[in-house]
Amino acid sequence: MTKQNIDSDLSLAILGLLAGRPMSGYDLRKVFRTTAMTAFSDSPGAVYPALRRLAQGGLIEGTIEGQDTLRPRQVFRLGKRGRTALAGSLERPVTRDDVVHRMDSLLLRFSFMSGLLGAGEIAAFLRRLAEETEGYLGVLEAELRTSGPGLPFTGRAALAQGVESYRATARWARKTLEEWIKTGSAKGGSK
Amino acid sequence: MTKQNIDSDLSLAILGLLAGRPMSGYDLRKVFRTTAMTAFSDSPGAVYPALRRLAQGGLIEGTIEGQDTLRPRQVFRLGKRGRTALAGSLERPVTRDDVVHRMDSLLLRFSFMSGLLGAGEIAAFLRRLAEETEGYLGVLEAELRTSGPGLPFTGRAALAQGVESYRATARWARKTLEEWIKTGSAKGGSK
DNA sequence: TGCAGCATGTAACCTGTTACATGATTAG
DNA sequence: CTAATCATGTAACAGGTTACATGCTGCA
Repeated sequence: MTKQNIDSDLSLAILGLLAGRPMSGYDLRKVFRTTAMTAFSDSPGAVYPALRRLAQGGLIEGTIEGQDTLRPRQVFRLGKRGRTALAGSLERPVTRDDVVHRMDSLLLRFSFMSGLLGAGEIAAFLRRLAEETEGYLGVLEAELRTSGPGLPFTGRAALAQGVESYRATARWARKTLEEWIKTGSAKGGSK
Repeated sequence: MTKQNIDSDLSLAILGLLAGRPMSGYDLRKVFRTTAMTAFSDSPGAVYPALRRLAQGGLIEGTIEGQDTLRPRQVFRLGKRGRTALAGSLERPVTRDDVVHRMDSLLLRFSFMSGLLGAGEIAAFLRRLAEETEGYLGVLEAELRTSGPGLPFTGRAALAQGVESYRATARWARKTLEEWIKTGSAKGGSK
């Protein structure tokens, strides 16, 4: 069985990238080092063990390219089970807890949705994300109003930063949802 | 010796909170559970070991209150070495790497600066934070322009979220710096 | 010749998660 | 009486960090 599921954001990121195109461990590390996905470490001590776990779980399969040459590389591609697991992971509903504690994971999941989820599911995700973000934004604003005056300057300002950050994300989610409904619904329905 | 330093954001958060007032482990967990500092886990498996590490390093000291009663609690307070270590940690310069990978730590550090750092140091922190954030914002915007058109909708939108997020933080830092210079410099210089 | 990049790994260590465990107090 | 809260811990596990280790290729 080895029902090892997606055990971390790093594993999710790897699956999402491999959904785009097959890559080696080194390729993945290069992506993490040079692109906006730099939240993930490019350290071999993280990437290679994660690849091994995913392969053992049957989500990806690695084939050695050029094993006759002097610089062989193991290229991994997403298996059928991997695609299913990835899609299932992306489909999970957005909770308040996600918004409060795992916003990065939510954005990571969103970034891989094109091509794996239908237009309706993507719209629903954005809507829930906007709603929950706005909800927590209200909580933070209330806390700033009530606790804020008692806090020292930098404490209050840090809290205000949190408010601004969630405000920006809420705005982004609403804007992106509109954009998606206008342009995406017509052509983008590839479940 | 046991030169155990501040080993994680959780430890830093504990030190910062104890700089405000002495607290028990349970008190700390309550703060993490009920306030905007909810990024930190309130799980006893994280908090109590962290307290023990800090105590062993000589940064905090715990005294048992009401050990005669049936519900004793160990209240921790910041020692002299702890205050020094905390201030030293807050003084560290803001690097691009911090802005890209550890923005949360930067905001956490900032939130504790009032009363521990001088007005000039706080201003310098905000200025560097603004500069580095704007710098990385430029990198992200460039990436959105160059790689964006080739990305699927959700990938591009997720990248745009990153841009908006850093934009919001840069704006906040500039605004807060202005505010601080206007109102804080006169009275807030308590190093 | 030497350095940066390609390419893959291992091992020790550390922090946090999850779950379990214990027992007292207070409010309904 | 019983559920929630107060209050403190332990233990297994898992994942990431850091550092080490190896060797080839292409370029200046």
